[in-house]
Amino acid sequence: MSRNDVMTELLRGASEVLRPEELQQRIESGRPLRVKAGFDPTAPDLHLGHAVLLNKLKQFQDLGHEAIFLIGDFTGMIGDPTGKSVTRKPLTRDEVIENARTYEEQIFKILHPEKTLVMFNSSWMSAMTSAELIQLAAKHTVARMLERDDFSKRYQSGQPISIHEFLYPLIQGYDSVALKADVELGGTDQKFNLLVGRHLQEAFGQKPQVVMTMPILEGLDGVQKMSKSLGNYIGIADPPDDMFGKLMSISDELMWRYFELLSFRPASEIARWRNECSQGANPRDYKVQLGLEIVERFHGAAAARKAWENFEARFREKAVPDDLVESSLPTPEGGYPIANLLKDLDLTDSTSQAYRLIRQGGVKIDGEKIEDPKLHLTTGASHLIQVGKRRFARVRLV
RNA sequence: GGAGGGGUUCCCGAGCGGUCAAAGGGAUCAGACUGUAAAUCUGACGGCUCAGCCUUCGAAGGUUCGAAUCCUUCCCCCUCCA
Repeated sequence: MSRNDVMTELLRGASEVLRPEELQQRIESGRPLRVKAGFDPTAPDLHLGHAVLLNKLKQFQDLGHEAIFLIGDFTGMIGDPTGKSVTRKPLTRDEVIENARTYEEQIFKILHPEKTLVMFNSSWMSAMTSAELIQLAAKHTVARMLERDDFSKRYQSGQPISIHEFLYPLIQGYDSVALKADVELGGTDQKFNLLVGRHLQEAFGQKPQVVMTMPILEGLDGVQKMSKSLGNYIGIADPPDDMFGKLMSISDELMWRYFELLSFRPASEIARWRNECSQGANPRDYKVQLGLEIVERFHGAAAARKAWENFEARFREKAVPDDLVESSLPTPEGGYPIANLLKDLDLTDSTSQAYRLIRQGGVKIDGEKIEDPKLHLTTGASHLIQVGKRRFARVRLV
């Protein structure tokens, strides 16, 4: 690959690079660069939003650079205020450690294990003295902190900002100093924090890191960013069927965004498909391609094909999943009230919800829609119970 | 330290003595339709032994036949002044 090709590949998909010429210089120096990406251990389930960033990190790895996967276990106890309209509650030490562990299990679905350095920022932050921390804090001003969009919005709208939240960007920036990072990757919403890193590296006599921001992937709702706490995410550890199903559930419009940010297909091919679609081709068929590509990446081709078949069977032919496990429940005297059964099988959250669903015609037993919310099931029989289109259970009453 | 404003159901946000399980929007779920768990439309959206009952409106007390709405104390947040 020529030098120009390398740069083109590295810049592909990035939202912004500060500054490209510095990146080029460092690449041309020929030494392996230290490329840092920090993760807050509040959300132990990595999702496709993280994958956008991890893919870029992997790209650096493939080009022979050193990927530093930084787990912000220390900063995790602060809680990143980025994009939050309210103060986050801090995690306990135990929660942070537990979450960090599950991160490590997941990142190697994307990154090369042997080329990845996993670090914890507690390893230098815990050792920092109060005096050193104050000196660090002295390197930035309140006015500059308030430049950050979410801080200024919160300040103006009367939302609280705690002092410790100001420390978050400082510590994240200091991580770059401690790691002597050449490049730091982050979402576009991280731009401010990443720039603090540049500022601090300079203050500590280092060459400021190159900052590369990646676009934020929207969640399943297509509006808010994909995040665990909003529940609109596709986890990279999700089982194939879930992953495929969730991908099929995104809107036709959002599908193109996913193609753009997640697919490894050539941009020209995606553009052609999009065009075909606007000419009247069925968007569903392209969505299937997206689903197959993504599921295959995390679970392999066979699993992807199987997930597709299951999806077709369940939703096109309205079949019942074939991997249902039958559970047994003891029947109370006088029969099992259907509402309680639904709740006990975790098909509904409460009996009240079960009553509502029955009244709305959303509950089927052995394929028959039931009308009577007070139905009692008698002992001895085995039943297939279905709530809505997606929730199934097979139960034997004993 | 002083003055004022505010804490409502998953989220935002109305209500300001009874007609309030609490408007409206979002999210979610169900039904219809379909090209799919897209889009659109309709409905539901605290719990329970469910046509009835029980528990919610920062917390605890109090006034009242009756309180999310009034009073007291406490906790938390914001703004302005110092």
